Amino acid sequence: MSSRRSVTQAEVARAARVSTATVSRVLNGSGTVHPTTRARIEAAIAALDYVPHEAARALARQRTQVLGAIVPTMNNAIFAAGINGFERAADARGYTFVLALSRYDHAQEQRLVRKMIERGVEGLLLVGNERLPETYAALRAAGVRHVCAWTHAATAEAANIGFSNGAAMAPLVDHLVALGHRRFAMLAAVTSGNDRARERVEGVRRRLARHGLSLPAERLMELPYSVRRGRERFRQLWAERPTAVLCGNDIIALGALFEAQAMGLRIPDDLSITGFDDLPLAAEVTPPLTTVDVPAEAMGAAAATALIDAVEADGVVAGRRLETTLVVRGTTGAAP
Amino acid sequence: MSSRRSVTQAEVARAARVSTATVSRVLNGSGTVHPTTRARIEAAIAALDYVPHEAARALARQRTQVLGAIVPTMNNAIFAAGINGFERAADARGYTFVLALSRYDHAQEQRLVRKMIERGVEGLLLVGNERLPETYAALRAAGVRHVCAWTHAATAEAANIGFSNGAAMAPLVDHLVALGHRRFAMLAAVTSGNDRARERVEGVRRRLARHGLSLPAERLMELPYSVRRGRERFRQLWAERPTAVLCGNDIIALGALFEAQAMGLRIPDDLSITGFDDLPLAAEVTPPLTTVDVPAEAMGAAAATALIDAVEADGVVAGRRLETTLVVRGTTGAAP
DNA sequence: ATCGTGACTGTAAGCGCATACATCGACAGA
DNA sequence: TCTGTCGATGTATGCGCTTACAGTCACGAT
Repeated sequence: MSSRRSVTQAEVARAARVSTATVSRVLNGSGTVHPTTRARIEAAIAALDYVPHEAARALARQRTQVLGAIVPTMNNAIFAAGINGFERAADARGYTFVLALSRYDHAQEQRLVRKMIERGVEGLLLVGNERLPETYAALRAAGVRHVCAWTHAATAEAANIGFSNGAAMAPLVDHLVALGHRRFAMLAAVTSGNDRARERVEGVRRRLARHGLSLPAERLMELPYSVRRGRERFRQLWAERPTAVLCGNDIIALGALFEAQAMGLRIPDDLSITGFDDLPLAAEVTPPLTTVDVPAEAMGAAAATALIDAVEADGVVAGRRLETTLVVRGTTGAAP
Repeated sequence: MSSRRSVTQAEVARAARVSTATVSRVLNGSGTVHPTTRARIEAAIAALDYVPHEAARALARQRTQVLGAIVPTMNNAIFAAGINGFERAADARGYTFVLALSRYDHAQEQRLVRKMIERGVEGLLLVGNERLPETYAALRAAGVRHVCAWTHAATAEAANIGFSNGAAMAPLVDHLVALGHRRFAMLAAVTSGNDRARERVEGVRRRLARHGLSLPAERLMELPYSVRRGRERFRQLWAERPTAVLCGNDIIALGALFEAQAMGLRIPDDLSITGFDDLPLAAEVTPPLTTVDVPAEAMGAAAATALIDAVEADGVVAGRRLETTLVVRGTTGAAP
């Protein structure tokens, strides 16, 4: 079962009685080649079942046409959606897509970045702005264009294509305050090593402060991306009797919602709950979840497009701020 | 912002006052090299920030160490989980991972397979057994090892690493029949071009037949992977007054469950509902969903491992049948 | 008839690396 | 002292492709 040696351009050239240069020309549409010759070459290619060798091509052209992405995990619908968009845009422009998962580990991410550089990626998608300085250094040294998505910060080291996680929470807070809520709590995602999660917490705090309110430590909990953990932690949190619980993402929010309902609480009469991400599911639970819509797929596509534009124009990657949208549904109501 | 030409092995060799052959030796751990020389070379590598050029390496070695996967979409938690496992196993063995999405389109898949072959993938993960004959032909012609996952069929063209979608439905049917159900309905995933979905329907039919029961056309509907669509279609389906609704996946099942509850039905007293996949969410809704657990992440990892084993032993890919598990929870009960 | 022009094609030089083979020197054994 | 052996290293070729450059040829203009 050794893979048979594949046919090379030289064999095609021989079969078509031309030089490899001419074969290369028809393959790349470069230069001019006589229609008759072209036809002969195309026939030879088909007859021999010739498949170009990309590694050789990359070596000769000094271009790989490969884009990479390193995200924490696929077990998070929002990253999956972003990857969906990224792959689509990359493929549409003729680029191949290499994916690696950092599993929320900065050291692992650094190793993967290096691997990507060796692989010759021409552009790289990363998540968030927080990472080892060595990682940025390697990227800079290699001259590999990159964009940090899922966030948008003024102080970013690299181009950001995303939204401000902090600012995204403001409309949520305003909405709840307008409904009379004063006693807030938050079930945040794990903030250690995760700037997006941290920014959301800070965003909430800042906005609450504007209204003269605060989020004391006992009403703030951090937990993994899991409905089950959301349920568990909500049960604890409820001891603090908040009237509104802001969750770091929809999955945690669903956990809180389900547990609250299981405990006999009426949502939103007894308690308001909010999510983040606007997963398709959010609109379908009862009551439907108030959340913040994130254009994840468009963000992924925009990242790929920005990278490719920069590569092909030999320019710098253009960052872009995307907007999130407050989606008011049924889990928020007047404070009890 | 043109990426600076990177340091080559030759420059490292010059700096360390050795030939490129020796540099290559320390890089690959091949041959023998004097500790002193090795140290000098390693110092030069560090000083110059040398990064090997994988394309050149691949060309010279005639090996890419790249694994590919083509799945329909990432917007399906079960594929995302499989990819998670695949990437983990590939990375652990030193392979790079190229991902492409077919979007449930056989022609697109064929194109992507070709692209993968050009990229020199040494192993390829595909989903299901149904695809264009040309796709299989291309794979065979190129001698690229591949495995078809998420299914396990006796007649498969290629190695399967997965479970029998048909057989997986049997315990579900038996469970419901034992509970007294006789009037079944099914909300299946779209079967066109999707052998997994089709096998699940056929599996249900076969097993029902064993019990002297059937699934008439008016009690079988096909719909996309969407909670919303699940709700809509369930509403229609309810006109047939089934006592048990088998769903092609958990997402559809959640739609059915939510809509049934919204319609005032008591689950499982008035109606039993089952899913497929056992998403983390399935256990957390109320009542928790009876479903079939699929070892998606392990399946992905097993696929990568099998491919790599075959590549490195220059052997054939070993298929493997994985088991699914009936998970009885709260959405199934005695027939009304 | 001569020349310039443009269309078409071939020649050959790499791209950065791995590796078969050759070389060299030191050292042990005879 | 000579030879065989083995460790350490260099030389040189080629992986399959692109592309600068150099032709070659037909044809219209002079």
